[in-house]
Amino acid sequence: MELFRRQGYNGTSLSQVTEAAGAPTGSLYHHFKGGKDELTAAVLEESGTAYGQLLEAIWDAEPDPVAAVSAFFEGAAVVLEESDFIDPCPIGTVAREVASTNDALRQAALGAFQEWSAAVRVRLITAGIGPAEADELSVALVAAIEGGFVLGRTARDADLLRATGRRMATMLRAELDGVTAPAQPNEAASMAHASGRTAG
Amino acid sequence: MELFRRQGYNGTSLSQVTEAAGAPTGSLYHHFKGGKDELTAAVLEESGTAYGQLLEAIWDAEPDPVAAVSAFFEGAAVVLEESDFIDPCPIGTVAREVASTNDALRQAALGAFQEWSAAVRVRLITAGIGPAEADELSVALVAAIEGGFVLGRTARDADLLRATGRRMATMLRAELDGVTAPAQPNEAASMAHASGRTAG
DNA sequence: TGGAAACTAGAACGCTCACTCTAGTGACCT
DNA sequence: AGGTCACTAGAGTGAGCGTTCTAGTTTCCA
Repeated sequence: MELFRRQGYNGTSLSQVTEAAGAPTGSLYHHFKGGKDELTAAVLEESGTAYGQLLEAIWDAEPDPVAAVSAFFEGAAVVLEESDFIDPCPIGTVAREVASTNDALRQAALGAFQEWSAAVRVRLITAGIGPAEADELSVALVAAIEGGFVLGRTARDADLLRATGRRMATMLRAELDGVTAPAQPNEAASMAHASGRTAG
Repeated sequence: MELFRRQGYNGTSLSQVTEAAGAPTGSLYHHFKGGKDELTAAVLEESGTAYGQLLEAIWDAEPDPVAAVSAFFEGAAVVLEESDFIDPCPIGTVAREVASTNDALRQAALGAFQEWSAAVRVRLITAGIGPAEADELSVALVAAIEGGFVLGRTARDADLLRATGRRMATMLRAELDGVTAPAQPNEAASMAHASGRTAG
């Protein structure tokens, strides 16, 4: 997983993997009959569930969505710094590399993203945010995390991730305070925001 | 550039490039003496300035930041759909692939991100947003764009990019309405929204 | 018109890749 | 004790990689 975080899918060779693992080629192909693709799928699944569990753990510890999001971004920033700016997440990297050429891996990555946004969505709804807003917010939060990873890693500066997280937290607080207008400006309703929205 | 958008850095071979260009290997190495790395740096620079110009053009056409951001995300979503979900931006992909192993390319990617966020920052300040808020917002917007690319491409669904864009536009509108709390809690300004916040 | 430089052209090179194959070893049943 | 099978072990294979090299062609200016 660490090699994929450093170098992505195409940049990581199986010889690097076997060397790092101290295992011969035969063992690798014994446990992963599908070869590199099956190994990569396992990496994506593993890190997908790991982040999913981390997310749940943080949200359990900090039930307030603003605090939870802040804690998540701050934790990611610390990880980024302490790992010498290895990518915190192999999924986004691999997804962008192979989305056009390897549908199985694309869907494995998609599964992780969907798991995360679904988990966030549940928490937001629990906190009193409407389903439509929670849909958008959960997607935007996952996007912001992935984007923050890209910026922080590229700049070797975790503060970019922190800045992004601060903004998302601020946005979330505004939403919880019922302060933001509905997403679609086609209604000039007094308070009722009966927002029709495409589900896509 | 299209090959890098599809396959990233390590996934794109120079034989693919020369074949797509209809040029022999000798020509490639004549024009790019530095080989693959110099070619990649050119790709990053080219697409970096292209997006920078697109951003300025959109913002010229739509001086209102909310409209500009909405237009930018919507345009990106259309590009994503019409290109059969090729990555709209090779920079993020390449950056994640090589940030740990190739410092020259890492810095080339960083230059593009910095150019974009600086341009956004200027526009936000012009629209009346304070410098500190504009710093954070411009970084968060670039992060959201990159993250939206990842999600939209991985899911083959541009609506994820649209949802992210809608949220960022909403956030921006709230900021312009002076509705959100300041980013730094160290000042209790006249309108007195002194909100204590944990930084970590 | 001649000659240097810019550029095209693609074969060839050394290397590493993902993967296969055969042989050997250990643990676990009965 | 013996046999089965999960597993280790690593040499070997063909393909493709980035790069180099030599030869040929075109362009351009004196």
